[in-house]
Amino acid sequence: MMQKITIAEIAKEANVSKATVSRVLSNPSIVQEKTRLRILEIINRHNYIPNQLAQGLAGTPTKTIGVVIDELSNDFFIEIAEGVDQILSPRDFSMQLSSSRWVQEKETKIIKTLISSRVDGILIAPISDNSESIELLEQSGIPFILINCIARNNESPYVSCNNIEGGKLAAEYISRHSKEQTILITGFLHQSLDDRIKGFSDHYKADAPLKHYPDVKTFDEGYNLVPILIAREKIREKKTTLFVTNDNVAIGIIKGLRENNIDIPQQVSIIGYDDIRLSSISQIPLTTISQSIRDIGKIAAMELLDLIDQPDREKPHFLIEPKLIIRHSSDPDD
Amino acid sequence: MMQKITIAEIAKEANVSKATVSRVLSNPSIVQEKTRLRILEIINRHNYIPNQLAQGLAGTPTKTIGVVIDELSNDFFIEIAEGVDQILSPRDFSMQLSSSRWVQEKETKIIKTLISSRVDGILIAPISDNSESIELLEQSGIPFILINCIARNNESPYVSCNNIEGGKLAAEYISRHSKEQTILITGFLHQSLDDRIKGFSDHYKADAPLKHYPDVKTFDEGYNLVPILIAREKIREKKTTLFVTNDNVAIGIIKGLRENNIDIPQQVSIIGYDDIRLSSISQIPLTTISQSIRDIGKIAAMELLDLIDQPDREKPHFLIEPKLIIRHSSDPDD
DNA sequence: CTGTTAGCGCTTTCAT
DNA sequence: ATGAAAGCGCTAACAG
Repeated sequence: MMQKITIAEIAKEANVSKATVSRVLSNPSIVQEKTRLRILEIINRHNYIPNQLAQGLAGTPTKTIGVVIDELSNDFFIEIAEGVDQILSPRDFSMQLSSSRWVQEKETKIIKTLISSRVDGILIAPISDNSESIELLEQSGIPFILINCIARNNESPYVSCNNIEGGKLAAEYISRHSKEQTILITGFLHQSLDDRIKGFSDHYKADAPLKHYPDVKTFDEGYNLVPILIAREKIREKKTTLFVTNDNVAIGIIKGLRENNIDIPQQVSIIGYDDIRLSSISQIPLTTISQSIRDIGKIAAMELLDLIDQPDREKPHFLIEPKLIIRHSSDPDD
Repeated sequence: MMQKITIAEIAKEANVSKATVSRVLSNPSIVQEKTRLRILEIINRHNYIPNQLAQGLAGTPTKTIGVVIDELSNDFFIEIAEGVDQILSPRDFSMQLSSSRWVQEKETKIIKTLISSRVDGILIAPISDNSESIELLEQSGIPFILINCIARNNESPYVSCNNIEGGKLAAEYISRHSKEQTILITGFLHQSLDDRIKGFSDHYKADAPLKHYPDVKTFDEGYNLVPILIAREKIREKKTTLFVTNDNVAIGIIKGLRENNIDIPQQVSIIGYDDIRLSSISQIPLTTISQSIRDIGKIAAMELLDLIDQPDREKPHFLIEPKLIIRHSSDPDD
């Protein structure tokens, strides 16, 4: 539990100035081989680690980028983070991941922490398209990219998905295979959700009546919704199509339906959204709208690094197109 | 994209010294209400965010703790992180999550970054029980707790699980329900794995011959192992029990078995380890050894905060006991 | 209650 | 090739 050793002590022990030690660290080639080796030996012997705070204060880039997601327990975000890390790691940047847990104040606090700890760049999946965080980021001058969201001002760089189109794909598919009733099940209020609903509503052409259950946000809430659906919507009797705008929730619903011995997809068919890893391996593989989640993270990370290198570069604006993936939860022939 | 404003400019604009501004931030009550309000107004108007690097350098705690896990794409670690965040959040600490991706150099680098950025504490699931990282942590003087690992020296604080007992539970259960052959499937080399294998081997009493497939580390590798098991171990003909020391892998294997129309649990039964969230909702709910994952994270976080408050406190040494959870993958009556 | 001053540990001119 | 000194933005005695 020795006390942290500083550059000054290294310097003293080596009979050189702090400046020389610093050079050994940042630009070794300009210091004489003999001194360099001597200093390195001392550094290693003491396990000296430069104080990043001091380095940062003095102007050195931190080589870390902050990533802010909305929840940990949703593979959608985890897979994005993985994509980011895959790009960052080989370029010798580290990723710092934080979760806002869908709480605006927490998001703001994280952003402030990130800004004030001078990370080199920030990737954020904002809770809202006019969140205070975005404003703070704009002001900070730190390169950043929004993920899964387009700012109100439509100005900030983003890597997002065409959610209107995704909603449309679902609507068209459901309209073609319509049952006696259709139920739309949605979760956290978020721009991406608004778009999905819009795309869906505008293109829903089936005769089957359409109902809407909002605010079903998690796996557990999906699971718990099933008894309600049975009681209120008579899904045991009426053949039903469920469009659930979040795979995580959809999989919770599947669990509930199975426990109630409701046949999927004959009695109730389900279409999800996101195509998280879990969707293809759940009890009933899930038909869903895919967003190429890994790509989102990778593209965002690459663009951010570019932005850090060349701050005056044109701001990236990426809209990833969705795909319909048909699996057993909606398709009896699978 | 305004330039970052500093405490000096706030002070000048308010006609006070930097010290007074600093006081408004850290100890508002001791500054006259009138001045305080004036200063606050200026701070808000400029969206001033103090530079954490400077604060840290000057000695203020950072109120953040670093968490290092081995992989992102394994719910075991994500659930631990969630538990940690649940404790930290209300106490106004932030969590910085990083993944070593099972690479020792990356782990070391992350630890160095964390140490040198003066986080208030560190939680780490080390790759190895004598990793360089543990040594660095000991030297750093920063409070830390090992997760899911007990250091070689047996000295460092930890929150871990009794993996020997877990292996034993699996062995006893399998011995009671033995089939024609048993296959042990293991993954990343890790202390917890050694213990599980030891507990298992010491208590395996079945007559069925035992084989071992090591180095099956991920969901995909599990999935890809199935054809090999069919070809080499004749699992289509011989009734087989699989003990897979990692749920993630076990679930990949289940996917493969189903695609090959091999009946679970009649033909092949499977016992996993970890009891991740996914285990109860996979295509075939998985029999597994539970470790109360959430508790690990929560306990570790609470103990770490205590350690930060009272550094001289006795170092925590927690060993969580495992439980056998029987589900359909091994039990035809479920 | 408020200002002055001296660092925190490092990098970076500018000299030598 | 190396050293001296200034400064990054903030906090914390110590005075007043």
